Amino acid sequence: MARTIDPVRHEARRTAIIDAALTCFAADGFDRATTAAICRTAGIGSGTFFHYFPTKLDVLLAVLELGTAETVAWFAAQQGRTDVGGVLVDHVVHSAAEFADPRVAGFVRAVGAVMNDERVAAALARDEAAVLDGLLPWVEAAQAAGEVRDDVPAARLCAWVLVVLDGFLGRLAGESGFAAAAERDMLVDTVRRLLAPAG
Amino acid sequence: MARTIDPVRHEARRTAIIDAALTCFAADGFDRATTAAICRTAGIGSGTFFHYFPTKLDVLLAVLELGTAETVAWFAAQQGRTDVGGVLVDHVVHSAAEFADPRVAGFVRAVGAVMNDERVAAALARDEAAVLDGLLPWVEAAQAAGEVRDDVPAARLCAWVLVVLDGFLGRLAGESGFAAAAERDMLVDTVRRLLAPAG
DNA sequence: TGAATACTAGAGTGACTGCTCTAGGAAAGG
DNA sequence: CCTTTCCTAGAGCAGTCACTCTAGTATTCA
Repeated sequence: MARTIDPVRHEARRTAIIDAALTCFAADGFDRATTAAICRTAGIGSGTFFHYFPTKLDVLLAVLELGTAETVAWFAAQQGRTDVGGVLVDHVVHSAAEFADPRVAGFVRAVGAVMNDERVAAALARDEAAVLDGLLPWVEAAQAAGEVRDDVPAARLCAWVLVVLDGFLGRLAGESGFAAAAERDMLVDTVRRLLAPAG
Repeated sequence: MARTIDPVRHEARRTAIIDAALTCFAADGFDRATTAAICRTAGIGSGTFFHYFPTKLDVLLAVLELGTAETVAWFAAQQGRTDVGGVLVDHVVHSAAEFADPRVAGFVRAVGAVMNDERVAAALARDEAAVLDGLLPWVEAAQAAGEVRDDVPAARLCAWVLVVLDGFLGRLAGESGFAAAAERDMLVDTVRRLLAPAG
C-alpha cells in the first residue's frame, strides 16, 4: 500500500475552491464565471479543480449545501429557548448579518441562472425546507401564545417571512444605496408588522 | 429613390422578436437562451434578428425599456385621483397582475446575469426610478392625510414597498406552490401593514 | 418597367470554454 | 531504499455560440 488521503488537507483544499467559486459566481454569474477564473482565484490549475469537483455545477451545489447546513445548525442551536418571539427576531437579524457578505446577493442571482437544473432545484428545495421547518414550530408557538396573528396558517406566514427576506436580499445588489446594516432595523420592523396580530 | 421603410410593419416585427426573446430569456436565462432559439421561436432567420438588433443584449434592453414605459404610462393614468390610499393599493394589485405572466419572474432572474453590464445597470436604474418617482407623491400625500406612517421618510417607504414586491415576484418561480393569484390578497395586506401608521 | 434599396435566410467563422489527458512530483507505507 | 497511490499542472480538444457575409427576394419610387 501507499499514500492514504489526508482528510484535513483535502477538506481545506476543497473549501478553498468553494470559496473562490463563490467569489467568482457572485461577481460574474454562473455562466460568465469561467472555470479558469475560479482556478486563478483559488491559485490552482484546472487539473486540481476537476480532481475535486467533476463539474462546475457541482461547486455551485456545494456552496448551496454549505448554506443549508449553516441554517440547520443555527436552528439546532436555538433548541430549548423559551422566548419564541425573540427567536423569530433573531432569525431575521441573523439572516441580515449573513447578507452583509456582499457575495451572498450576487451568488443568489447566479443560482437563478441554473434553477432549471434538476439537481439545483432539489438543493434549493432542501434549503428552503430547512428554513421553513426551522421557523415553523416557533411561529406556531408564538401563535399559541398570542404573540403572532392566527388568521393565517403558520406555514403560510413562514413563507411570507421568506418573501420579505428574499426581497431584502435582492435589493442589496442594485446601487440603490440600500445597505444591509442601515436597513436592518426596518427589516425587523417589517417582519414584526407582518406577523403582528390583527388589530 | 426606392423602397422606404414601413414603420408599422417594422415595429410589429421588432415587437415579435422582443416577445420571442422574452419567452426564451425567461425559460433559459440570458446566456443559455441562444440567438438561434430566439430566432426559431420568432420564426425568423438569424439575418433578420441581427437586422433588427445589433446584439443579443440589445433585445434584453428593449424588453426592459418596454417595462419602464408601461410603468410610466400606468402612473400617468392615475393623475388626478383623490383616493391616495386607493392608488397605492391599486399599484400593488396592478403589479401582481403583471406578475401573473409566468415569464416575468424568469425574465427578472435572467436580467440578474447581466446586471454588471453598464447599459443594463442604467436601464434598471431608470426602471426603478420610474416606480419610485411614480409612487413617491402618493405616499407623501397619504402621509399628509394621516393614512400612512410618517416615522419613516416617504422615499424609504417606497423602497420598502419594492422590497416586498420583489420578494413576492422572486417566490413565483420556485415550485413552492406560491401562486400570484392565491397570494394577491396577502400581498396587499402585507403592504398595508408595512405602511400603516405606528400603533 | 426598371432601378434602388429594404428585408430575409442560412451557411460559415472566429473565438471561447468546460473538461480531458498526460506527465510528472510528493507523500505514505513496506 | 522502492513502490504505490495521491495530487497537481497546464496544454489540448471537442463542442458551442454570437455574429458576419453573401446571395437572393420583395417592395416602393420614378
